[in-house]
Amino acid sequence: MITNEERSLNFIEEIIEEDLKEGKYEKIVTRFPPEPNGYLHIGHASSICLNFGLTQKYNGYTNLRFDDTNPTTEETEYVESIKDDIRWLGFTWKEELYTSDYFETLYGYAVKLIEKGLAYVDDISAEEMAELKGTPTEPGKDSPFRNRSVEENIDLFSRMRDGEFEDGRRTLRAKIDMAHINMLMRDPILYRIKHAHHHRTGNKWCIYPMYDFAHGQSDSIENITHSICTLEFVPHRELYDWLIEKLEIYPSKQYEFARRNVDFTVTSKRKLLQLVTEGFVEGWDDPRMPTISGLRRRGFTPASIRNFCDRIGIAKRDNLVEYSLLEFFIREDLNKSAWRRMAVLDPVKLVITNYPGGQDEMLEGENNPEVEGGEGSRQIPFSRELWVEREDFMENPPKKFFRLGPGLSVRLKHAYIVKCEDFVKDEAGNVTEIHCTYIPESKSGHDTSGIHVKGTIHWVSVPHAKTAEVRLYDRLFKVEDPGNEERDFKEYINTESLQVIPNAFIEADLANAEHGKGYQFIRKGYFTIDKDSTSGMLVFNRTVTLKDAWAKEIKKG
RNA sequence: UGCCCGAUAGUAUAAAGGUAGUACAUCUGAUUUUGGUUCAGAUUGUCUAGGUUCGAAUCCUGGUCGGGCAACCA
Repeated sequence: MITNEERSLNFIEEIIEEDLKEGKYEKIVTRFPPEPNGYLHIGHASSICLNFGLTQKYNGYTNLRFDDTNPTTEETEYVESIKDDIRWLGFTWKEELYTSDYFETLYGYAVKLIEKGLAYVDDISAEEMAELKGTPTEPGKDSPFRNRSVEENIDLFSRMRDGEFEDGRRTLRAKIDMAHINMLMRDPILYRIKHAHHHRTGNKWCIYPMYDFAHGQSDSIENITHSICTLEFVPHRELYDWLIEKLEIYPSKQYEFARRNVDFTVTSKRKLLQLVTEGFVEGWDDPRMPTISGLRRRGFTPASIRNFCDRIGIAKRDNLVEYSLLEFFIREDLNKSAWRRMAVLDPVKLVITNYPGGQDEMLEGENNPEVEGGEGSRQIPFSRELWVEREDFMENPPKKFFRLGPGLSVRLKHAYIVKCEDFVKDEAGNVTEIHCTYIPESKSGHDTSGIHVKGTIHWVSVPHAKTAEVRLYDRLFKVEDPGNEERDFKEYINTESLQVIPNAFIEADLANAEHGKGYQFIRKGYFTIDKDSTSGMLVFNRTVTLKDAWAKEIKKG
């Protein structure tokens, strides 16, 4: 697609090409390792595209591995949504795996470490442990239980597994160095006691491995060649390598990149969960959410998200990508594929005074002007009374206003040229009716009038109009980086991020609209059917507006 | 006052010692029965101070700034 950049590799591709050149691996194996404690978001999409994209490009495969080592936060609901989202994005994993599948193996690894004198059972409390840990500038101190015998450690560890002790009473720790410059190497906890129900292993286990004793080992078990994660795990790499070395298992290698952030939103699972549980949005798939399911419901396509991820690339520096880039890619995709339809969101009545009352006429409108042949066409009913957009009429229009106003002419899309002769206002001063005359010779496709007008507006025939609920979305937050502000991120929520139009008028053919397809409401934006639609009332979500040069013109003054 | 990672247009990302490029955004203009699309063009950048070199975004040294590290979370 981007021919100029075909030769430009990101730093991980460079590493892989080097590895391949040296014959280090025959096949590249990566994994996407979500913890099933939340829904996937746009940041995950970047990681998914990276991991799956790499093995597509370099001939290998990618496993889906659920990192389910903390039973208290993980649920099957999340597992299902994660699988749906990855499939929807268009990727196929080789195997569906769970860290919990390896619990027995991991237990064996722990025993091996104990036997080598590299792990011990500690009895001190969390508070004491924090106390002895030291600080980044001061070394820690050894726990009094650090030098237990191998036999005692084996015995204690097996009794931990057997459920003899209550939560938090004991831990298994690696025996490394309490004065290590890297805090993570100061005898990190390997196992903790948690009498909790696990979403897959049920009540079989009451001890669970920590991330550091699970992730690298799982990578190794699966012969992952390139284990890609985000920057906050850089300091973990030393421990990752240490454990693999001491356990003498397959040496997977960890590489870190900077998580992608998008402006005017948050992508921390904790914060997204708060938005859901505290009712700021309707759910994980609320169209304002940066989740994959939210974007899908909003009307984004898999290709638009993939292209976005490809474009922003990956690197190691902090970043905040502009939302307008995402908008560009969805517009690019939908412009080529979305069928055009007409809908009036904020209606005012237009009466064609010289068009016979009671007469109907069917006009033809192509489905998609971007494609040769228009992908066919649909019939559009036309009559004496039409709904047009309120903003398309001005009583005192400025110079470059190419729409309706006293004496001004416009083309009605797919129909005739009309000239505004008069208008009616109510006591409050609101325009209630626009009176026009039409030029019969100016019919679309058969125009012999010789008249040229600057503007074209959309419309819906009053007697033929159907109604629909239309939901317009704006950014969820009022500031660029809500997660990085002084006050709590929820104080920056945009309370006008959802505008509901209960009774928009849509052209008759839209009654046949299909779920999952994008439609362009001419001059208004791209829309898709929401799952809240019923047989009695269609509900449309606005995915994105069209670019609007006139709105900019007005802004400039 | 420790260790680690990073710093290229407004944003994101390239340039492997040799012309600082691409996309989005912004601005002009052309085309247009969507003020959309398309097309043409323009503006804007190497954190800083030294050093090495014929030549530095790139290598070296010091500084500045940003981020991370002291959960029985991942």
